[in-house]
Amino acid sequence: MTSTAGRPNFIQPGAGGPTAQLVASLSLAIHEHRLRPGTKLGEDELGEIYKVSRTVVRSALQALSHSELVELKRNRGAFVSQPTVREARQVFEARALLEPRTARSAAERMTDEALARMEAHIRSEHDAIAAGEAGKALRLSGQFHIEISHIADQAIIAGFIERLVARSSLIIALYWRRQSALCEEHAHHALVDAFRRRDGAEAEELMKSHLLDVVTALDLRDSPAPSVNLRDILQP
Amino acid sequence: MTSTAGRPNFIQPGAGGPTAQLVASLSLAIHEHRLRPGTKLGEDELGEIYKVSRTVVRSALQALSHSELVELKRNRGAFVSQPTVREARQVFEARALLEPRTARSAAERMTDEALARMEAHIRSEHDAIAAGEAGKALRLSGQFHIEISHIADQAIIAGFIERLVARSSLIIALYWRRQSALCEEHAHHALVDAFRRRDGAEAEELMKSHLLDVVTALDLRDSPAPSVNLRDILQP
DNA sequence: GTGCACAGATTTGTATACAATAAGAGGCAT
DNA sequence: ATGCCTCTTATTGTATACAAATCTGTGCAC
Repeated sequence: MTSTAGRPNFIQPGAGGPTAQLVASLSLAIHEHRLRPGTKLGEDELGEIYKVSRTVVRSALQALSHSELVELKRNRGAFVSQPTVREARQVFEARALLEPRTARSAAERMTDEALARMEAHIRSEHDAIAAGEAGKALRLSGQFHIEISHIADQAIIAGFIERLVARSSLIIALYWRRQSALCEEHAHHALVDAFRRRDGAEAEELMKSHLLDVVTALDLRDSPAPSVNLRDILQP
Repeated sequence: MTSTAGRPNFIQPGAGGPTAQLVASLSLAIHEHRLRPGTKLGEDELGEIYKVSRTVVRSALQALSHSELVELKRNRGAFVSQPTVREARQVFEARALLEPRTARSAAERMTDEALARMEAHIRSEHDAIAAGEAGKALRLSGQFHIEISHIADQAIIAGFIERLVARSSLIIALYWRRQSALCEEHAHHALVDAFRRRDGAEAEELMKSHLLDVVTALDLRDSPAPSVNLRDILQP
């Protein structure tokens, strides 16, 4: 598997520095629900897994805390964030405020290339679901919303939506009720149809009801259920 | 000036750790335009000024980069951000999207205590202007918008607005055209009047036109003008 | 048996030392 | 004189060492 035997590491030289790669790897794991909310992220533990020093681990954890995927408790350590019910509601209120309008913008500015990307994207989502890769499907589902915001060409708003989607992933991990991600797939398909027709009003409406669907599929009453181990999860 | 001679430091023990204090101090300096966009923030230099190790300086700079007040260039160092004209426009587009609605919410939820705080706040603004403390006045002016978002009781949106206000401060440093901050003062006064009457619609409208006023007072055509030294600026 | 207190071990926070990368000065060739 | 190259120097990136805080487990008192 390795050409130069003896370096089976995940952190490769180059590519923006080890910190960025660690952030990416951990983000991925969180978005795919391999790391559950509440999981403790010990510095030594991560350092040993990824074969990097605590310096870069700390740097990565700090970065993740600023994107609110990780909560840093002073002298206590880092934990995957556990959004409260209150925060969950506010996150989806914010999304309801930003995303429908953004979807409209995206539809109006839609180019052929961007449309092709979106179509390819929902195919990937479909494949992941078909292959039973729930984690990947979930991540792609979030990515779908981020893609839209980028097409809308409002970098600032896109950044906000990116944060909201990330937090939504944690919220779904904690509060998801239904099983089926099928509704998701249908909604995304309908949105791309609207994009294809450059129908801004329709896209706005579809996004609005899509977000509402997601919220109503959450159980925003009681509290979380935490914690697993690490080493097993972060291998591939 | 010092009771225990020999520690004229600005970083006191406690209070959330040295990093947080450094972040606060630098944020303040940036918001008050004592640190101008483009200024290089050398690690050794800051470490010596504040008598802390590079470890905490790096930590603080990373934090500031995540709030986009500082730009981190790999192997090059940290610089106070210089938003482009394009970014400036998008920041104010985002504010125009979020803040009027937030002002409405704030007006509708306004309590007597919150109202008293807002009134005290505009008095502080007035005093700062009267005393010729332009930097402080500017910072308070931004703080005014943040206060509103907190009253609206939407923590997530408030966080976004906080970031936008911070970035606006940099934009104003780079692209401000007019001299008078008097318009600001009047606009804020009118908003507080609307709050006093719990008039949501009026508050929304006032905020909308206030933001428009600010944008039109910017010169969003040409490019920046950078750089000064440090040591002098960061003393008090 | 239950609760508190102390001590050891573990983990995080901070400082320093070393390595790598990039900027700048000077010299050399053209 | 100008342009390119190399070497020096300064600054950032990473690793390690030490200090401080927290958690865990044991023992004792009640």
